[in-house]
Amino acid sequence: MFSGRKAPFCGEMRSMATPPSATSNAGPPTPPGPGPGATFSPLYQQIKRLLTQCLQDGEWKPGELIPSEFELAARYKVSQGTVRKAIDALAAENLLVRRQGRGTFVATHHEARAQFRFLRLVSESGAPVLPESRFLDCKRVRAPSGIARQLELRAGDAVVVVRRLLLIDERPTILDEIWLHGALFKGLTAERLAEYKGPMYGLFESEFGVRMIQATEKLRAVAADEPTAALLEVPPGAPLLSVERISLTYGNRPVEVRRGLYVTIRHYYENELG
Amino acid sequence: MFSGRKAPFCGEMRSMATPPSATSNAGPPTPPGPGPGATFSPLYQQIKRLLTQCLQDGEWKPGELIPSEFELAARYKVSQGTVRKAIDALAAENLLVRRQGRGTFVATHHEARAQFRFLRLVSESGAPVLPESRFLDCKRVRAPSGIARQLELRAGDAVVVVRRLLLIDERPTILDEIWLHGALFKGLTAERLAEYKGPMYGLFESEFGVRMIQATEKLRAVAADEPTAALLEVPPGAPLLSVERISLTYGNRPVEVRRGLYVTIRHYYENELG
DNA sequence: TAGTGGTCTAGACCACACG
DNA sequence: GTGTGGTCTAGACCACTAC
Repeated sequence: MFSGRKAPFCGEMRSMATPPSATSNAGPPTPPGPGPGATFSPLYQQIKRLLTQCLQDGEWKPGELIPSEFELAARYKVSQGTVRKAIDALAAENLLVRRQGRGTFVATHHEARAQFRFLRLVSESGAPVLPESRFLDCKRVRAPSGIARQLELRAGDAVVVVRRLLLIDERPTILDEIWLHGALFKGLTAERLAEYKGPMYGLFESEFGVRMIQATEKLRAVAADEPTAALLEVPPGAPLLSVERISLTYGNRPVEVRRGLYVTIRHYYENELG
Repeated sequence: MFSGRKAPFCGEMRSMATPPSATSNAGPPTPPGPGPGATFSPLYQQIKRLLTQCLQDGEWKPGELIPSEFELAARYKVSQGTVRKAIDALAAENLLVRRQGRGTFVATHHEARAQFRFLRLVSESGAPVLPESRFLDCKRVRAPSGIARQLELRAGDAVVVVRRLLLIDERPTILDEIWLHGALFKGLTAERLAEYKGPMYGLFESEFGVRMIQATEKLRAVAADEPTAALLEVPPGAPLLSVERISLTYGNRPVEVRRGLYVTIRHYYENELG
């Protein structure tokens, strides 16, 4: 089934749970082969994994057009419908973007659409905001144990820590402290951050090949301490929304820990339950 | 196509955007009929709408088994694959729950699974919490203008306002003020609330036939005022997480406005970005 | 006009639950 | 065993985009 392809592709099938021959298809029934084993994975999920591998390996870069469904079906020797289902799943996870009549594209953080997925602060009117960044600091340090654990590093491994202030309508609104996986972000400096036009995750994606796929945020209400209050231009002790984010890249690998303190007087954090 | 069914069903097709005859199927091509008109809707979305109508009309009640895909396909004179796609969409919206080998069920708030969709507070360890309710108040009043607007009522229309305290590990943690659409919640009293075993939305669903489908929350950090601080056993001025929720039922009709004040010392509000 | 994704159908077999 | 949803295939036609 999967063997006998003409050319090698990215994500070379090394550790497929069950060879597709175990799932008999509509054609002439195939012998059970080595046996279904303990694990079973639908064909379309195996295809999905292969496509993900292509993305992860950079075979298809953010913003690019990927091969058509029929071409992929021919590659992997499955039907177009199976490829479709794999792509549907990846589109639902925001890794791919379908555009009728044009093709399927690799998602990128360089789009208005993508930015707002990771910034949930909106203005009183409900309109999403696009803050201006002011970078305060960018240092390479040894990871404190808490950060190391969250980034799945050893305590003392290198991390990059960035501090920045986000302004909305020229008023300081968010104070961010960002901890990045040191090995992946070699050469990141305050200058590069400040010079870059576009979203920070766009820079990470284009310049460091690290794509943020998903994140978890922990929200709390806290009181502003003195230095924070000064930076955010609120009274000491003022209530702030604390947002702790862990961002994951392919394979659920944590690559960023972020602590944001939000002034929620003129804006609020919006969340959909459903 | 859709006409000529043997028996009437719920959601009687009254205002279908385009009759299915406009979408020619695999069989012999059907004449364009009255013309495709301006709006076009795929067959499976039309089926989805019909199924939603069945749910809304109470033809299938929460927790119940709905007819099999083949039966529905026969009813609506479409293929099983088309019904499947409609059900898939409804399952993705948490209106239906598929269980392999058993059938498809109407989602209900009487499940551990459903509760946590609407309560995002988790303990420090990340474990979801199940608070104990203590009802403080339940009154029928005229809607203030702000609430009326959010519930799409006229100012002065009747609403029910409930105040309650939620305790976690016997410590007061959330103070809720809940405004409900008056006409839909006739006969709601503090006693009924207190007596009811199970989640509040379960009561609304079973006793009042109002199913919460979706909600939007606005989060802010605020300072505790005196009476709130006393109830939540925190110092006056302590930072609290303010959570304003608007809950919607079928057809995106708002039926509940809720303001919660959360103590986020021992717990946090968790959110997934993806 | 050609090529893409989007919809719809039909039929086969698999995995799972229940009696 | 029977019936359910889950997967897979194959082929048709539709809607949209670009050339």
